[in-house]
Amino acid sequence: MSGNLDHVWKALSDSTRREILDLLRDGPRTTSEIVEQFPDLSRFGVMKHLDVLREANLVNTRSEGRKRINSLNVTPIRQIMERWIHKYEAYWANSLLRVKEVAEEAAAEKKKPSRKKA
Amino acid sequence: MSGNLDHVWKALSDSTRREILDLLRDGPRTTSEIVEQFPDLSRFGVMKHLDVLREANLVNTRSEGRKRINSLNVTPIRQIMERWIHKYEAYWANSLLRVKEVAEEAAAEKKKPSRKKA
DNA sequence: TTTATATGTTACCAATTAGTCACGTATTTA
DNA sequence: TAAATACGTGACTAATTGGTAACATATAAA
Repeated sequence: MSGNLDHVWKALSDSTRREILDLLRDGPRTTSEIVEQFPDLSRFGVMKHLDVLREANLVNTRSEGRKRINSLNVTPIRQIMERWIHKYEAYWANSLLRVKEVAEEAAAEKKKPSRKKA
Repeated sequence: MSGNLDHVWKALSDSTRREILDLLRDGPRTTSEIVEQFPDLSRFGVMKHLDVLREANLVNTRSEGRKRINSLNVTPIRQIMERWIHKYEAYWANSLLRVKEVAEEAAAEKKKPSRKKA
């Protein structure tokens, strides 16, 4: 488990990879679609980053014919968040109350009619 | 700001550095005390990690004579936590409710007589 | 069937990183 | 004052990493 999270930390250490995760938050994308978002990088460079994310279990890739659909897996992120919040909770009780507000807003948002059906 | 957090992400990507932060959670330590906790590393190796943590603003170091006292700065960690929670809140509303519980426990803990005076 | 599209793999390179070593300075202790 | 303690800095090395190039396979479209 701890070894797994080491890969996750390493994967998250690169800003390009964090940006890729940001893209995937909006929904799954083909590799080409992701490559297009990084015109300053070759497609091999982008794919290399995807490899790292995949090995860290942050991204799942499935095939649709010749296309590869990449989607986000938030579980490792969640594990890191939860473990770190536990670790540092004594330091930022006030900030955790802030997190509580965020959580409540998110829960309230969750109960609204979902826009994702539109 | 985003650049600052890039340094933080990079600093957190190494397990030894995360362990150093774990040590400092219990309170400030001299450099030597930290070095002792990593018998598999030379003191230069440990100090190099401390340099990285310092540049990422995760550790503050002050001098007391010939001793250097290193202490944890949780602000960058908090910033990362908060920003990531915002980013991924739609994905884990249920887990955020869990975070809410943690936050409430921490707040309740905070109101007890502090054991730190003992 | 041929051509186009989507992606993969290996090799290579420059930069960065994690670690050690040699030499050094500053402060404290005996 | 000399010796011990605590830490610093630059140089070096091997490994890793972020990136590109060359060559390739698989699938879809014409």
